[in-house]
Amino acid sequence: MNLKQLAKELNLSFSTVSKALRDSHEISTDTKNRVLAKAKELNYQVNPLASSFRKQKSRTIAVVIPEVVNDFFGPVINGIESIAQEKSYHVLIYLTHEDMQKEVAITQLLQNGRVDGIMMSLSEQTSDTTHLEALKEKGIPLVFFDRTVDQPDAPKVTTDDYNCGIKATEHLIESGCKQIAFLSISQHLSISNKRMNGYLEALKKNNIKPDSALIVSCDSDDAKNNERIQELLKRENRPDGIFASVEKLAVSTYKICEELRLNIPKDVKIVTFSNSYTAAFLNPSLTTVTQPAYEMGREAAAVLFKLIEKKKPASPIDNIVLNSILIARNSTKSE
Amino acid sequence: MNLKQLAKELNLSFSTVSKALRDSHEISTDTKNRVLAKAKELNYQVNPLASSFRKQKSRTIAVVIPEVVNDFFGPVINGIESIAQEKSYHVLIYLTHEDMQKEVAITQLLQNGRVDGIMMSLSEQTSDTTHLEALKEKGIPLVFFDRTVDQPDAPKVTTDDYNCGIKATEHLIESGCKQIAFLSISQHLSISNKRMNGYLEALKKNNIKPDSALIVSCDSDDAKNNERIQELLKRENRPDGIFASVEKLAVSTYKICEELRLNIPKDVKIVTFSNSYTAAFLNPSLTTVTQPAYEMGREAAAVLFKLIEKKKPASPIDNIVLNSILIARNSTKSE
DNA sequence: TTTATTTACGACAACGTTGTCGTAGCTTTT
DNA sequence: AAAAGCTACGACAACGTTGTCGTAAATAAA
Repeated sequence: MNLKQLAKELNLSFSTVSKALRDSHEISTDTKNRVLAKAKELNYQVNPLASSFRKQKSRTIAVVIPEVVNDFFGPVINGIESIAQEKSYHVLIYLTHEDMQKEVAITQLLQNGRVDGIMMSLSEQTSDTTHLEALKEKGIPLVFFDRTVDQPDAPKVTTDDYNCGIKATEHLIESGCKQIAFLSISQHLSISNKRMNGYLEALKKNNIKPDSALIVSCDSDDAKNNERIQELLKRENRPDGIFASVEKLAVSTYKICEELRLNIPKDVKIVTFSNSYTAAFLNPSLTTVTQPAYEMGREAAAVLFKLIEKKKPASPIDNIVLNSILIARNSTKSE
Repeated sequence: MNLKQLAKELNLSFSTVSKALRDSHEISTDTKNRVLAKAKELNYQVNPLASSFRKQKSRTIAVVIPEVVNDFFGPVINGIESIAQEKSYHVLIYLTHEDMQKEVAITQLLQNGRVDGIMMSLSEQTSDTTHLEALKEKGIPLVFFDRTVDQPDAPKVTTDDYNCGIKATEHLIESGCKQIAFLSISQHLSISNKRMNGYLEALKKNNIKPDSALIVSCDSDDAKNNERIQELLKRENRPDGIFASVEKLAVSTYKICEELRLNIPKDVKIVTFSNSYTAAFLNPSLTTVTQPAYEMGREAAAVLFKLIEKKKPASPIDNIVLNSILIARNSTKSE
C-alpha cells in the first residue's frame, strides 16, 4: 500500500494525497478528511525509507557509549529514549567497548546522513579526537555527555565531578582518614581527571600533602586492576581511605579487602561514584556519589533536539552541569 | 560527494562506478581499482538513505525491551550489538516501560520497512498479542527472547526457567525451608509462570502441599509490592523461604527484613533470579539463579540474522534454551 | 571468414515520497 | 466587464542508488 494506490482508490492524484496527509494548506478540509479516512481504512503508512531519503532526514539519532553493562548508562538510555519517543525520533545504539578504534569506526559510519544527530560518551582510551572533529565539520549535530572532551567545541552535559571529587574526599577526611588513595580509571577520561582534581584540591584545602603513590591508575583490564589494588592494600603504610572513581573499582576493593581480611570501614573506608541501587545492600553498605543518570539522558537529548530543530550553533548556555549527590553509608562510618 | 560526482571525476558512467564499488563481475579489475582508489581519495561513502530506500532494506534491526535499568537487559544488548556489528547491521532500541500500549505503538512503527527484523522481550502487561500477529503477517523476521509468548509462532531464545524454578525451590528445601513463598512478577509473563511451575513441581516432588497464600502476585508498582511482601512477612506463620522471580523483589525483601528485624538467612532464606554482579557483596550475599544474558543476546541475534538472510521460515530448531546457573550464597545458608 | 560468445561498459527506469510550479475555475477588486 | 487574486488540485522533477537491459568491441568457436 503506497501513495499511488491510495490515490487511485480516492480518484485523486498522488501528490494531492501526499499533501493532504501532511495537512497542507493547499488542500481543502473535505478532501483532507476523505484522504485521512481512506488512509486509516487501508492502514496506509508512509514508507519511512522513501520519506527519509527524499527529505534527507532520518528522524533517527545515534547514542554512542562505551557499554551498557553498567548502572549508569542504562538509565541514561532510558532518559534519552523517553525524549526521543516524545519527539517521535528513533534511537540507534552503538557500543565502543572502551575501544577507540571502534569509536572511530562508528563515527565513520555516522557521517552520511544515517542519523540527524549524535550523542556520545567517550571511551576510556579516546585520546586523539580527529574523528570527532570530522563529525563537527560535517555539520552533524553533536552532544557529549558525562565523558566529554574539550575539542571539538560541542554542547556538553556533565555532572559536577570536580566538586563531588572534593566532597567525597572531604567526607573521607571527616570520617578520620589520613591517607587517602584515589583509584583512577583512565588518564584520558575527563570525568576521571575532574574527580581526581577534586580529590587533590580537597587534600590541599585540608593541608594533606598529596602522595603520587596513592594515586592508582586503573584501566579496562580488570585483572591488572585487581593486582594494582592488592599491591596498594598490602603496603606497609596502606591507605585508610579509598576514593574509587568508578563503581567496579570499589567492588573489586571490597573483594580484595575480604581476601586480605581488612575490615571496611574499620581498616579502610571506601567511597565511590556509583549508580547501583544495590549499593545500600552491600556488606557493608557502600557510600556513593550518585549521578542523576536518567535526567542526564533527558537533558542531553533535549539539547541535541534543540540543535537538530533550530539549527542554531551550540551556544555556551548548552553546557549543562547537573548535581550528583553524596550518600553516606557504612563503608565510611567512623567508629 | 555522490556517485555522479565521483563518476565525473573518473570519466565513467555512474552506473559503472556503482557496480565497481559493489565489486560486480561486470567490471574489469583495472576499473575497479581505479574507482576504489578515487573513492577513497575523495572519501566517498554511499548514501545509506538512498541505498536503503532503493533496496528496501535498512540493514537495521529493532530491539524492543521493557527497560534497560536492569542487570539483565544490559548484557543482552551487549550481545546483540556485538553480533550486529559483525554483520554490519545497525541496532535501534525501543523501550516499552512495561506498558502494553507502548509496545503496540512501537510494533506499529516497525511495520513499514524501517527495520529488517525485530527482537522482542515482552512487557509485563502484554496479554493480547494481535499486534505481534500483525508483525508476523507482514512477514517481518521476528525473534522473541526471555519473555516470550506462544502465539505468534516465532523463534524463541529462553533460559531453562522451569528447571531453574525447580532447582531454586529444592535448594531452599535442602537448606531446611518448610514454608516457601513465591514472589511472582506478572500473571502474563512466560518467565514468571514457568518459574512458578517449577516451584510448584518442586513442592510436589518433595511432598509439600502448595499453599496459594504463599504465592504473592507482584507487578510493576513497587510501592504495592512492598506492601504485599510486608504483609507476607508479618503473618503469624510467615514463610521461612522466599523464592523471588526477579531481583528487584529480592532486594525489596532485604529491605523489609531489615525493617522487620528478620535475619537472613536465619529467619528467612532468599533465592532469586538475578544477573547483578553485586549479589555476592550484598549483606548477606544473595543466592541467585543467573541467566547467561550476554550469550542470550548473541544467540537471539544470530537466529534473527539467519531469518533475515536465508528467508527460511522459522524452524523449530531455532527455539534455543540456554542454561542458567544457581549460585548458592549466604542468603540460603543453613545453620 | 562468418557466426556465436564473452567482456566491459553505458543508458535508463525504477524505488515512494516531497516540494515546486502550473493552471482551471472561482471570487474579489477596480 | 476586465483585471487581479485566490483556492484546490494535478503534473512533474527531483533525491541517490541499484539492477536490468542493450550494445560496442574483443575473443572464441564454426
